[in-house]
Amino acid sequence: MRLSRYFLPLLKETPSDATIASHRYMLRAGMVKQDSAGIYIWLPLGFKVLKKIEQIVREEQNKVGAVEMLMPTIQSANHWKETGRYDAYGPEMLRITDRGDRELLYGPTNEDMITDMFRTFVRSYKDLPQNLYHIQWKFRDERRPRFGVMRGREFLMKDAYTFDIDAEASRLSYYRQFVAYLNTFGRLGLKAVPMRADTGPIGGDLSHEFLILAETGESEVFCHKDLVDMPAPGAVSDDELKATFEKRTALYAATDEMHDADEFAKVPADKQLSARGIEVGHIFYFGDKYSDPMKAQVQGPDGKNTNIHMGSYGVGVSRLVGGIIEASHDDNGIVWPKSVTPFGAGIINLKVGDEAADVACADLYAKLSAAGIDPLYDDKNDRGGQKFARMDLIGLPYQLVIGPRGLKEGVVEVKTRATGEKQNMTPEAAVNFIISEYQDV
RNA sequence: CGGGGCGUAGCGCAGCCUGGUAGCGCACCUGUUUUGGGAACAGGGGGUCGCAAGUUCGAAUCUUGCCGCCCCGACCA
Repeated sequence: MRLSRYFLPLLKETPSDATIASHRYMLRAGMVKQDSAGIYIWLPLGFKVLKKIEQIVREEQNKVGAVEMLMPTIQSANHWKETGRYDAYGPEMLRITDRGDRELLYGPTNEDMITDMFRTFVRSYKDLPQNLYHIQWKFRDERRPRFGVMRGREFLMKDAYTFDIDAEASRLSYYRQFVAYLNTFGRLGLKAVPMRADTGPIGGDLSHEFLILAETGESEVFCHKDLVDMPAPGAVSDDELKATFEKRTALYAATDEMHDADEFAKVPADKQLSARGIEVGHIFYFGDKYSDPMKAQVQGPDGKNTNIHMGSYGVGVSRLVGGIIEASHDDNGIVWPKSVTPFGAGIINLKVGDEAADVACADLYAKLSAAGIDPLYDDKNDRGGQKFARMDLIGLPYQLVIGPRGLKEGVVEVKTRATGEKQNMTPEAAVNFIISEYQDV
């Protein structure tokens, strides 16, 4: 993409209502524009990142056998009345009335709808297990939206639902999603720690929140330090699921509402970590909480009807855009992980109009594009300083700096955004360098 | 929902107390000189001062009501 043709409304000054880094940078880098409290327009740059995150979430869901579908944003109140949640959910649910005075709502989640759908099609234990998911916009009328897209009212969420014959089978489904979440966050360049979460009236140990550590997190967290740097497990066979889960949950990790100071004290002092975290995922086994009131049952091998055991698994896709920036930025702007960067590399032409510079840039642009790097070419007729500041702000992992001065020596400058390291190399070497850097992404 | 604050040009703000021609910086447009880490000068465009009543000869400024937004807290399957 040529910058001169892109829609990238950057702000030099920080809007006064942005108080945390991710919100400031998302506004300044022209990623989003607030339309009203907690509701955002996704501008082209922000939209690109959102789609990249969505795709990684999707791929990791598919890898564990989850099947994608799409449910509507507007739901009938009927399903919610059947489960009793229409009254229980409270004012966070946006209620709508249509022209025929029918009660509708903008979905804050989809358990009720998918349980209704599932029961109409599935009758036999032979149809289980199933794991369905969708990535869809949700609306929760938060009392106090804040921190930009981190706590919006309208937000994009991946929600998956598992259907099993009994609690034991459900546990395996839960482990699979647990592993998928570790791999998803790993690919996003995040260190997300699973922590025991409140299971409410269901009980048991099967609910975990995944949190990334950040000073601006809304939750207070306590955990064993070794959990933070534990690498993602990668593909895990069914036989190894349980062991993997147990290994990841053996060490102490809890948010403040589940915190047990006495247990935490047993963690060696030099391994105790108390910090703040951003919740980016939450997985939950809830048995027959919905299948029982909705009579979502299957017939077992013994001929008896039995309630389906369910779980749900959420990832805040739009929140992750902010979360990743919270975890990866510096004083000059965003530092994108390679997996989600809106463009693979930036090309800075220091002297637009200079034939050698124009030709060299056009050539680099063509070669990087052909290699699938998707470069952003700053071909605007601005001064160097402005271009450098701009490219640092939007945070592409690599910058290629091309000017007449370097070209006389036959070199271009390659800057790595994360480290600030600059190296001169020939244009050919620069292209090869960038391509090799993206080899494993 | 409790407490606090703010709405004046796209963004950041001053002016309001003490009513009388709506300002500054950045951004934007034109020109000249510049051009390797957010250039300088000159000229220019852009605002029913959140909305509505009221007081007044006269309201951005005073009064009342409403709307919107932000911050702290509580809340957040």
